[in-house]
Amino acid sequence: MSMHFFNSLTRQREPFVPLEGRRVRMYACGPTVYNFAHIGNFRTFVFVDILRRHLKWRGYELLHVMNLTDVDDKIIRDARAAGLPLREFTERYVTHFWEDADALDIERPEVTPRATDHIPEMVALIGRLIHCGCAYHSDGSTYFRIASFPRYGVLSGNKLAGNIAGGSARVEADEYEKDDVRDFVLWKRTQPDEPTWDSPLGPGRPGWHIECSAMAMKYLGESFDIHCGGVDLIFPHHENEIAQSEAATGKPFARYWLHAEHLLVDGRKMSKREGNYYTLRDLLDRGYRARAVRYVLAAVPYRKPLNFTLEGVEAAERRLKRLNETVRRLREAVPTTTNQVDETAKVVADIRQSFGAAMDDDLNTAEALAAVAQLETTVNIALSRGELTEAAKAAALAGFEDVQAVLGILDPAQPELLPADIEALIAERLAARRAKNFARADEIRAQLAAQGIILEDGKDGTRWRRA
RNA sequence: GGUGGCGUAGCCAAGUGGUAAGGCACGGGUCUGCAAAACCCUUAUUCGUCGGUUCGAUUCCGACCGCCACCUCCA
Repeated sequence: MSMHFFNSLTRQREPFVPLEGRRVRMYACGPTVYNFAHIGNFRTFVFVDILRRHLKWRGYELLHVMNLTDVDDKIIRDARAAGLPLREFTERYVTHFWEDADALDIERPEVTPRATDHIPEMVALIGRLIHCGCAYHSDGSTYFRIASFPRYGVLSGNKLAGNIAGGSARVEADEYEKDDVRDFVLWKRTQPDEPTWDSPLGPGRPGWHIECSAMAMKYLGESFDIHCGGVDLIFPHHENEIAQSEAATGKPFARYWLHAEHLLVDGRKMSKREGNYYTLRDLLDRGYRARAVRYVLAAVPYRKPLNFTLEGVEAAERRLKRLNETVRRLREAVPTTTNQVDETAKVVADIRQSFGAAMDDDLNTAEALAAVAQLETTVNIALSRGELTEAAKAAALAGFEDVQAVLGILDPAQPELLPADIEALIAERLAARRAKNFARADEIRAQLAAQGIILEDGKDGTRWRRA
């Protein structure tokens, strides 16, 4: 069964076929580093991470580039407000971004280039555009001439910018130096108090869109397989990337465009003013675990809006606790040696198949998680009946390894030894239970519960777990 | 004004022209000395409303209602 993705470019679900055999080249628009990333940002980054993990899991060799936008209007504004040089200002948010990404188990892409380290590449690309008549200088800045690119609008369907009723007047007033209001800036003339780079285009700084074209081409070539990001980037950012890239090279830029829908918080667009704005740190400070946040972000397929609520994170915490306990019991299980017909191993194999098929189908994480739930139940039944064979155990563990490789939602195995005094109490309780001294046994259980250690009696003895 | 999307049980949510996955919560049960955990059962005759096409629609078409997004910085 092959992989399929919904391609924003064609608005259709298409079989995924890389340009070069088993090698996949992919570009993802990364963060603009002027503040802590919020969970909406991370919805997209978790989606990209799952895409990345799934491609690798299916055996593709991956070259994944994610840029860091470290120069733009907001960054300049906030760096100035903070009284810091641009690089020093962005450096700290780059660091915070990776801290958050690590907490969410987001894998590091192979290449994570920063815009300001690629000014020469951008200038060179703009030079090509001028050379082919697709760009022009005006008043110290350089603009892309949209009229030179007939395919403009293929991705977004927007043929014209400034078509908002009542909005076009403002656009025109600001942009009188352009030949056409739709044209966008490639290189901005230097401004007082702004970071400036010298270049053959004159002193100035890059416009927003050119960085992604320049860096994608540098690391991935002029044509590559996948370009992804949030839906809001479709227009103008990705539309402009296509225009400037394809105008310069005459070749198709990215073949598959994948866009993650936004998330809402409590059913509304997240905004600081509304008070429904969360960074990852906000959630960690409230005591939620990053993996639960990841689960929430991963559980809704990426093309659907996701309604984020704290209740949802709490439900995810409960869900993951059960799942992790099942995996732990499975790891510790001693398989039965009694020979018998092993139905479980076959059922598990089918479930693993379903999991992969769901993910192959445009990353249908909701359906994949249904398979995970089946796997969990199957394991628990076999375990409680004492019917888990070596083969079934191995298959089930492999199944959870699949889940972990692709979704990254499980806790790592971490065998933990209890302090000797607690072990002694557990032993004492066992003896008390054997002697039917239940009062003492319950007393010990309550005492340990107060310390966050839950005891569970089963037919193979007593297990403990953290509350 | 233009464009796109969504509306499925208390909540999150999958899905399909053929009779509604899964999770969380709730209730009942099995197991247990009692618990816990696990498991089982129950929970939408119904998929925003009204029409149409069809042997049959939640799934296709139309209208309407409600919500969201993009068209401007935004993941």
